[in-house]
Amino acid sequence: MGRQPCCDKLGVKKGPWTAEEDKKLVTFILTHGHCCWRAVPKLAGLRRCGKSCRLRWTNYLRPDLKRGLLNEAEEQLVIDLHARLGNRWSKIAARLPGRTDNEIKNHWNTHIKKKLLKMGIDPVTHEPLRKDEASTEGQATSDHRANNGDGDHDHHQPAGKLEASNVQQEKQETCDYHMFSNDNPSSQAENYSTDESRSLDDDLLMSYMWSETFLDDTSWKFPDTTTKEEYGEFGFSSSSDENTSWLMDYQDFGDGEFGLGCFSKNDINAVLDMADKL
DNA sequence: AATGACAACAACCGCCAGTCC
DNA sequence: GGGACTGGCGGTTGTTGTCAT
Repeated sequence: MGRQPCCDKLGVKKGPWTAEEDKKLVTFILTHGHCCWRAVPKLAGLRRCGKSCRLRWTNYLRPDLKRGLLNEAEEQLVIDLHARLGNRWSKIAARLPGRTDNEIKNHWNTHIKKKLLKMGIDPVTHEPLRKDEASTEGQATSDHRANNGDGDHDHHQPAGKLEASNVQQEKQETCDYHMFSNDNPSSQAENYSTDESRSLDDDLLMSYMWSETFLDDTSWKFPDTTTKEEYGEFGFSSSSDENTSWLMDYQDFGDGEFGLGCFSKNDINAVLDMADKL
């Protein structure tokens, strides 16, 4: 019989998401959740594959995402975790609240890899490069595409050095993580962020993104409780009060489905402040 | 100003593990 | 037990922005 494709390829849109599609997806998920990603595009009125919707949500639209480049502390943490976990980006991302595996993977490939090579450190083994290796490695990364596709997931661990102890390490990492974790994910990030202004910039970026997404379109009105049952047709208004009051509601929504419950009052207030300014 | 090279990042693809029936 | 299905992961590619010439 064969496996069904994850979506009907015919009529499914690909490529960059438009603001309109983002709005539809965010509104749908915030209103109804995602019982099943496969059903989301249909119910939300999107001509997208469910997988694409999930990716867009987790990598870009999720409100708890930190925007902007990784700061020094985060970068160091990524390097440290990569040395222990290899290319297991989702595991690494799990240790950096507000960061996605895709984001970290991209940052690794475009920034950190080069940085380590420049410092004479092999980004694969995390050990000092021999001089001849360093020169050839350096050339290789001049074209990051060539180096990107090194397919090192399976061969990543140097001589099984890391692989063998991964299980134990993960247990240790969990303990390590709890050392700087508390009940508030946003403050988790702050715990290892030493650059306050950078942190502020990130907050503003996030707020800006949300204000852009939600507030800049006068035709867009946040769904109220009376219209939550209606799929497809969403009305929006430009009132910042109307547009932001739902954030407070969603704060108590529970974090199982969206992670929204993890927002601190500060996060919400930052969005509200930004909305007031607009 | 035009254009080519490179960098950065968003998005897609294929595979795999887990779950359900 | 095994096939169907879904969600998630990691690798790869496409697109856009930036800079140098």
